[in-house]
Amino acid sequence: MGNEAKNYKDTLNLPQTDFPMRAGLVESEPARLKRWDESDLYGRIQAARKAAGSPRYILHDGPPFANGDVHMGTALNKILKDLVLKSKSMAGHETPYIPGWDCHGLPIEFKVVQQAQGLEPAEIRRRCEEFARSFIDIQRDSFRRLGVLGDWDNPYLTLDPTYEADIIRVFATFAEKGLVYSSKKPVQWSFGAQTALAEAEVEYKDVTDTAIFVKFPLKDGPLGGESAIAIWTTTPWTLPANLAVALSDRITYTHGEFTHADGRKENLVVATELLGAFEEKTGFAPPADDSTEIKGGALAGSHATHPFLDRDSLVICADFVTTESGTGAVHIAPGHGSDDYLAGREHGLETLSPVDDNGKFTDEVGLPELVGTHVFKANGQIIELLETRGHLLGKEAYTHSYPHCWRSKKPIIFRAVPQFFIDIDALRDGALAEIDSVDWLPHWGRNRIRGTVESRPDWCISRQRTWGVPLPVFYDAEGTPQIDAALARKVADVLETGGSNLWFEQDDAWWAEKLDLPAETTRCRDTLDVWIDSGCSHVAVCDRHPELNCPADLYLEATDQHRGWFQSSLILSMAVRGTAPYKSVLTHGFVVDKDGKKISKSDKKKGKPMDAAHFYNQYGADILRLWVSSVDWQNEVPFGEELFKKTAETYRRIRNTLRILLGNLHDFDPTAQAVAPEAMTLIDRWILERLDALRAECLDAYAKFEFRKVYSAINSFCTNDLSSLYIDITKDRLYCDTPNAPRRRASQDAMRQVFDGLCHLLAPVLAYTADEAWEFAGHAAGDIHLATFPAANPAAATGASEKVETLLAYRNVIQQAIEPLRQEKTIRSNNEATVTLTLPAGAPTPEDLLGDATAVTEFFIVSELLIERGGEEPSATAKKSTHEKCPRCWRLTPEFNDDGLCTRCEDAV
RNA sequence: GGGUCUGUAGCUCAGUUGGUUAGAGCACCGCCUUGAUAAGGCGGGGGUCACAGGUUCGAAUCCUGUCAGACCCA
Repeated sequence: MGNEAKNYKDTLNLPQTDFPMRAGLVESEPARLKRWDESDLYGRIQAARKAAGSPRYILHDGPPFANGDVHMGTALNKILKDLVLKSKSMAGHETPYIPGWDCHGLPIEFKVVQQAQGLEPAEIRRRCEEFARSFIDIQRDSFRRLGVLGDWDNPYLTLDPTYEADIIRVFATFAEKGLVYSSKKPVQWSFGAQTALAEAEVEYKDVTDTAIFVKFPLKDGPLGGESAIAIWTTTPWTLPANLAVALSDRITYTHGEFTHADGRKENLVVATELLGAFEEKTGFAPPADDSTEIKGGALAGSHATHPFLDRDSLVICADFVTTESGTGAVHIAPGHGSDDYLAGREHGLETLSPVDDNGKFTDEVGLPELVGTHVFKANGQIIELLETRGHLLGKEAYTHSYPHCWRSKKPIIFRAVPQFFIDIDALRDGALAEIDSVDWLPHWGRNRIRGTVESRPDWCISRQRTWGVPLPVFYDAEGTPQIDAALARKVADVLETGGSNLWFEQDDAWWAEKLDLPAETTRCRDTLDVWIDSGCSHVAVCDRHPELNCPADLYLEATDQHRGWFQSSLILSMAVRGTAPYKSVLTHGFVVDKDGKKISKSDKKKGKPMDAAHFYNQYGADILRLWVSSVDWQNEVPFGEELFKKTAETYRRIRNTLRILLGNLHDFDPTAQAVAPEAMTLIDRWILERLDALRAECLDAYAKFEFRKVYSAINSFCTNDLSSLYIDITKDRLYCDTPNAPRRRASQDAMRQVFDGLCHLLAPVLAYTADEAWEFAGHAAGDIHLATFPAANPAAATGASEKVETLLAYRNVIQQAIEPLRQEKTIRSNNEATVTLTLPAGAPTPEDLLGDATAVTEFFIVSELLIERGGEEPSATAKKSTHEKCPRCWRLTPEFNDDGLCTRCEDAV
């Protein structure tokens, strides 16, 4: 029997293919990538779409920072962009993709300066450029490896002289419109990095400070000479710059004699609501009976004496004063806080800020012993001074969240320095109107950016750093800044041809001569905020590049860019062109670990890999791409090694499905052996109908960027429709029928269409694997990416699905009947079962539905199916078949020939 | 502390305008299969829909609050 079986096996048409079951993506992907590059696949796709007159779809790339390796978050972003572009391209769009990098800025300069101290600015800049370019190369290799197609040989870099010149020209536009001004204003100053910081460069950490309660004796007004306002502050070092005390008119204050546990008595003003907390922290019990209440407004305009300087402090009212903490009275130092600054400006106070770049007190501090002392070191001295003078009411250790410099990790201070600003108020209303006309995905993105634009203060655009675009402003002999558009444009022209290092290498005299300025003119040494750099990309890239245009169809970045690039681009675009630079904006969440916690650097140290390279070198880029397609990018994107293994499982299923289809098609020639739809069996027409539904679902999902719908629809199609049903059912005819049997050819034709459809629908996601399978089907490498999605196939709608639906309901009943026999090992497979299906009167029989008696046992993969009538619902009983087993096809049938083969196999042999 | 969101099986996700017993894939547990075989098939267990109130004949779905997480801001 063994021999015989072996012989019969040779007479079967078993699947044949060299398409490997095991993918070996780690080796095969780089080889395929090389072939794509050698044939300029990206260029060929663009040329083909251009030749076809396809409409353009512009996804403008947000430039990643040229610093560090590609981690999972960056990979997620880039792959999402590629999924958009590949699916748009296959939907018939011309999709030029010009990737870019953000090259200037503190993080790079910081690393360079750490490595070598005391370098000349021009040298620092050369090293920074080298540093940036090295990471551009590293990142570019990773992005390409991930299968992202684009014009990688001609990316845009914010350090390109032409790009830099355009930044300066955008500045000129702002200057021309009177939107740039210079002012001494408190900024978030990092004494660690010696620069003003942007919001994005600040991070918050919990620290414990000594918070103190200080009395400010009133010298005039209703309580003049008899009481003192108690203030509370966590930054004693700002007291030398105190110019006012703010109360609120909404708050009621108690004044009278407070008594300390140690017998000390003080006449104070404290918010009534906070008396308890005040006593607890300072030991001063509020007055028992002789207290009086007063509104903050009653004291406004009074003067208090400064606790240790010979100066008055004005009492004012301000809305930001609350009773959340402290005493309901806030010490105001206009040079050391933004609320303070605004309040000071409103009341005509000067912006006193007696602190230098290093965070040390200057002469202006008013106390000789503090000059040259670092402000944080001075805290103790000031507290001591207050104590000696009897102005300290109490102190406590206070833990709060305090801003720190993201690079130097040192705490920051608010310090007023001359800076340049962009006037946001002039642009705000226009920007808000534009926000409403842009499509935001998810839709709540609109609210987020509205919030940031509504509340954004004027934009501080100057940085006291070296690695950036020069702020093109000159000072005249009196030190007055010349904010001049024409002058800035001349600077842009000079730097565009000579390189921006000229600004740093040549001296003031050279520049004065070059630009025909008075000899004593000096130039500004600041650089521009890097958010200006990337925010200008719609001018420097979209407007300039022949393949692109502005506004772009889509910007696609992580949610943090509402505050960042989306906003900076919008604001700059409002001044330059009066509209938003994008028609739609898609934001995705951050990559978090599997517990939904953000991934920290310490996780990396604990050995949790985050580099994309770790994964594409272990699993392959297509697994990463499949993972990206499977996640809900609207929210945080959970990530972990286990998740990756699961994705790899799904990949295997899809790959094996493609493989069995290829294997079954080995002897099929679609041009010569195609079968008309009406000549196909029901099950073939059904799978084609399902394929068309899948096509419609995937195309719709791609259009909406709902890639996980594509993922689950294809996975479900492969698993349920193909693997479990169609391929299982048609196995018998494909393997055992004569090669040219009509129903065999019909199934092959259907499988060919399914294979083609799957390859096309998968191509944007499984960029490598779809191409590999397509090549095994006889096409050239890269062809699948030149193709467009299959068109709707109305001929597929034959109504087969409805019939199969009923058949599947019967199948479920039959399966339930067979299962006990299988469990008790009476039979081993469905093929050994004879089933009696009992149907209610009027219900169609399987033969009615399939239109053919032989198709019935084929469909259910059973030996024999008998029909009875009765009952309300279909039911079934099963028993072991009494028929003989055909040694060739292993089916148990009544139709046997003399030589022991079933009639079908007899014909086939 | 404020703004914008999220919270359905161990994991990734579906759940249409509130309406039978809340679904799928993967994982898990049984069984079959050596003619897709480092594959494939059949069956099964598993969820107080974050929690607590409320509206309703009826809530995963609508409202309020609480808790947890993410991003942005302070």
